[in-house]
Amino acid sequence: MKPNRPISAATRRPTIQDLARSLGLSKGTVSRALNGYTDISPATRQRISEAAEALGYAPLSHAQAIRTGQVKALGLVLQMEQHDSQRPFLAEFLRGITQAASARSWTLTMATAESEEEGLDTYRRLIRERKADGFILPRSQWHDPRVALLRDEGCPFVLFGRTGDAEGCAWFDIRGGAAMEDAVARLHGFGHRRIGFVGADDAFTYARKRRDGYLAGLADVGLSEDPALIHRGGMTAEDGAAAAGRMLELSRPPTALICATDLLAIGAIRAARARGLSIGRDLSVIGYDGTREGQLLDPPLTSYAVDQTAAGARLAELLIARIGGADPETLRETADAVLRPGGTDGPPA
Amino acid sequence: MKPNRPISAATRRPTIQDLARSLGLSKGTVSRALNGYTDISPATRQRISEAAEALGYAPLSHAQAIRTGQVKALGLVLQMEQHDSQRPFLAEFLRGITQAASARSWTLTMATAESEEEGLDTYRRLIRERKADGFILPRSQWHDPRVALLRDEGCPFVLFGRTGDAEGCAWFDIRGGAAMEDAVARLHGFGHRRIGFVGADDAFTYARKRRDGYLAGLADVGLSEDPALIHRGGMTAEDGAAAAGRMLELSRPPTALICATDLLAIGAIRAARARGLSIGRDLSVIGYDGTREGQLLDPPLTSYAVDQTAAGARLAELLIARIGGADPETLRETADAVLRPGGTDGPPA
DNA sequence: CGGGTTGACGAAACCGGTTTCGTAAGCGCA
DNA sequence: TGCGCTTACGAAACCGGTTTCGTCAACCCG
Repeated sequence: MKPNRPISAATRRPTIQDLARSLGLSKGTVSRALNGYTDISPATRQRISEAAEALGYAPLSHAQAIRTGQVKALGLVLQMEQHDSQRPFLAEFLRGITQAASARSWTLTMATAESEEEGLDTYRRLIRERKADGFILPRSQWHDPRVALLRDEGCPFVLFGRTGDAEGCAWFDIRGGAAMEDAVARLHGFGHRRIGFVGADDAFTYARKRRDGYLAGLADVGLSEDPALIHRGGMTAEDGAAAAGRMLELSRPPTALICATDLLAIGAIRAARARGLSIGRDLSVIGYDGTREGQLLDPPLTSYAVDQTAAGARLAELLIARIGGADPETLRETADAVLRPGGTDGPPA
Repeated sequence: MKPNRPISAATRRPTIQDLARSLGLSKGTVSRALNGYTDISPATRQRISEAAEALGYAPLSHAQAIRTGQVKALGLVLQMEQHDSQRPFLAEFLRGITQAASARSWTLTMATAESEEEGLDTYRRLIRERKADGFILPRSQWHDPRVALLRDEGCPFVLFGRTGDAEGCAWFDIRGGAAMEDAVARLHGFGHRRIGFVGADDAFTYARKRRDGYLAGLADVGLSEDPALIHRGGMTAEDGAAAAGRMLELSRPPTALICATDLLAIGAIRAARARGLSIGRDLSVIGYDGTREGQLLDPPLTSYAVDQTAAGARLAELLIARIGGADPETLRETADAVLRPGGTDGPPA
């Protein structure tokens, strides 16, 4: 009759029935006790918890889910088209999420998508099939279609980074703008007066914030903006190299470059070296992200490092709280990137 | 009564009851039809599939799981202690797994662990709580405790790489040995006669295979082994730098180095440059992995690239087949790493 | 034409939990 | 003592599927 027989782990797990029987209670009572219902006497609740512990009983989340609708899983969809810049910290980020999740007996369900459209389809599918109770949205955009979709579906989510219309959104953000501002101050302190900025794609919120930070930094130290020293839309190392190349061709080239990402900085450094410039002397370069690629450079890249593990962990916690029903307005936090000095910046020659 | 009220997506999903009712059939019949039972007439089965499609019905895997024990999820546990060398390809690898999985309506459940012991605990927990039906084991070791555990638990798994006792194991492997052998031939073809090898930790199967390949390569071209030119146990770029440094101090230093990983190669290059050597002329260096870090070097690292996406996808397919009951002996495959020539090797000066 | 197969489906039990509802015991109080 | 109100638990329905089992009609064959 049955077409095929899958194999599976054989070990007989104790069920809630086993536990109830061993205590001479009904399974309903045990379930209510374990779920914090108030109509259980403290003594009984205690007895049940201890017996559960002793027996090694833990409910199957998918069995609970059939009634509660909650699978106790966080969802994460990675859009792979969005270039490489997400990759360097992926492992750290996942580590943070999974650690925080498993500390609460939740798990992480992952998916990837090749395009934004496919990504949206993936969210829809995961929601419909209840593979996750909510989502962490990495790399938030200023106009983020994922937000619209999830809001529409009534599905909880937490943004990594802010978005244009944050109405009803929970988010966690790294204050990249403050880092850029600080970078300007640092370079100004070294004596630099022509400081360029190699920015990223404005579609992403972080790109705007970092540029705004750079501009604020200029204002702080009393330097004026020079459109020729402000680049936008860079994503790859090649973009960084091209942007830096153009600025270095100017009649009054910058003596320092602040790059919105390490990847752009790596490209910028390559372009500068190709012109025979000594990095850290002829041209100072500061990046942002604290990637390993940057650290592997010689000399190591001066960069503002983001603790991706902590970010992932916090995002997971916020999302679980959000799924638990917490008001999203109360689930908004920021953290700072920290300067990790390398050898790519210093006083101008 | 109930202590708190979680929120969740509201959309009413069609259930198997809805589908059955709309067809005037019982839900048992619909279920059997959708699961390929033979006691359903072809006409009815057709009717049911079409209606399911039209209604957008798909079963909830966790509802199925309660009876079948299968959650249709692949498990992946990353051990973060095992240094950085796993990280560069993580995104590609995940992409492969999730693509293959979601093509079959499976998902990926991820976890991380800080140590081997914690990793084993994580496997036990995930198995007991049925968060996954089987596991992909990355970075297989020669004596792999995970294999013992999963075998013991009767839980399906697939190895990425081989292991000492592969009895009853399904695996997918990249023929790193063949790549190393080819690297020797390539360098020998350039005219090199003293070719060193910077190897990795023998605990990992790949480290042994690659060293064996190097030795086979030497034999192929008629070069003799020199213990001073064979390093073992390197994992970090620093290890690579140290090993290369020692070899370059020899009275008869090597003119070429083959490194078991790109990371080691990056370290080796740094050490050579610190001694004023020109990479690609004074010293040729070949890596393995095809990481982006290697490509970002100047000149780009010559390396044997592994298609991690394809590997992840194939591993997922093998695991699903294994969970489906296929004989593990039939689930063993290899693929080749492909040479990606960069600028770090060439004829000796 | 009748009896045994076979094909195709319905009914109901079942999986492991949660949640509603009913109720017996214990209590305070008149 | 009797009444109503809690308290604390059991019984049973329920969630959305799967699987077993029974059954009826059609079919085959002698």
